[in-house]
Amino acid sequence: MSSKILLVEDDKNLGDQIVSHLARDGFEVTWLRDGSSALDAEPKDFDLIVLDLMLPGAHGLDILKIYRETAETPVLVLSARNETSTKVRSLALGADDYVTKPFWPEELLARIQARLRRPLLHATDVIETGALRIDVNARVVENAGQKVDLTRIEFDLLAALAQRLGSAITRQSLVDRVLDPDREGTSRTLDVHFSRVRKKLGSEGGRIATVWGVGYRLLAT
Amino acid sequence: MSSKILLVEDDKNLGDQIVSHLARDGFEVTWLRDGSSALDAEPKDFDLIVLDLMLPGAHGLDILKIYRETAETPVLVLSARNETSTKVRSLALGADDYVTKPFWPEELLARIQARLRRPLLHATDVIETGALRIDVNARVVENAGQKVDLTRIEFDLLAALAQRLGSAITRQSLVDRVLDPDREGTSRTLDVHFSRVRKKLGSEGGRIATVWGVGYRLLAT
DNA sequence: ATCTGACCTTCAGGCTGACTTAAGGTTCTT
DNA sequence: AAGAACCTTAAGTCAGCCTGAAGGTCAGAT
Repeated sequence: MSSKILLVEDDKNLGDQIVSHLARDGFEVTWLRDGSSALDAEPKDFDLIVLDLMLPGAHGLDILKIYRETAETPVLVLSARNETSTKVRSLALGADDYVTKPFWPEELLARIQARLRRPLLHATDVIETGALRIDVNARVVENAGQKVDLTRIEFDLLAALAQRLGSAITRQSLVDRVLDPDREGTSRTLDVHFSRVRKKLGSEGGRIATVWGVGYRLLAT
Repeated sequence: MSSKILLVEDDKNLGDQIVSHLARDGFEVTWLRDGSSALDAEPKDFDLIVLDLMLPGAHGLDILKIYRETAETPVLVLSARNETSTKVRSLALGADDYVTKPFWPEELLARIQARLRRPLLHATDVIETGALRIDVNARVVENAGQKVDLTRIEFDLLAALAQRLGSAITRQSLVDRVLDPDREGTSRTLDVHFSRVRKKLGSEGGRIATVWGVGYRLLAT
């Protein structure tokens, strides 16, 4: 699941360079080359935005301000100006970082990674992974478009795994969260529920992996 | 509730200047003037750390590394060097921002505020070193992007080393922490587990070094 | 160089933890 | 109140993992 980056940059050479560097590092880059299209973009669709302040057609600081009002997406500002006042103003407007041209692509990359390392926890309501579609609010699960009938506990267990896709979740935390929180001793109840979930999910059930001695995880595709 | 800031800076003039500026803006500043006292500090007691890389007595990057291992506190690095390699290295070590001297105090202030504006949500506990990527919460290990399948004990041992990257961990503490805490006498069980971890890690396995008569350490790259 | 103790690796035994099925008990619905 | 749906426990079985032994290797000391 690569991070999506929006690049707003009018200079063709520089843009090319940045895009190729980011793409090489596994990022999914959308490149907009003027201010008006930047204003039409949806900042919330991206994980991070790289914004050049020097644009024809619109003032970079205005774009920054609008982005900040519509989404929480971190913005990394790019500028040729080395004046402190511009830096201060962008940071005051909510820019999360500031890189001055000229710069090495490695530096930009390092800053982007440093920024993404602390991810915003997206409160997603619908989790789609593989053939599975899990609507946490509606409590509906579909496998390849087919509705799957799960009981309360079965759904909560699957959702608990799906919300941290790929992570191992301990038996204890699953018991605490889904079953009776103050339950003593060991029991095989959890196993029985997962056994049913697996069966009901058919082929996708194989993605619920046992982490021996720890708990369970939902394998990412 | 004002934010607590730790300033590590040996230059008296610059330090004075920064402290007075930050104090004027309502921050509570603790100023340490040399590397050894910086090493004794508790990074987790502060909301943000401003660290000058050029210090007598200790290397700034080492302090940064240690801070990063012991706390999640964001670190803003201060340096006279304008070399990209130093920037990249600090950012790679977990620095959250980088300011080059000379700078206007207003710029530093703006960056500090930009940083504090975003509270830490969920601290991701991911250790990246060399080709290894160890997600402590998810219990996932990747070597050069390839998933490595480790058992519970194997993972815990590797994680124990990685969390104190470069430091030797005694056999006893590993046994206490990962294996049965009240275990009598000597056994070769630990060796067996590390043998398997090394094998599963392939070339990176060589980074698990034996500290003769003491224990093991994971070599930093 | 030789010795000694610590460490590495392989291997098989044994055990812990997990899966499945079945049945009893509980809660919800009608 | 009866029935259905669901949760839990129990029991049998099985797979994966941990462990200690044994023999070989290596590092440090004399």
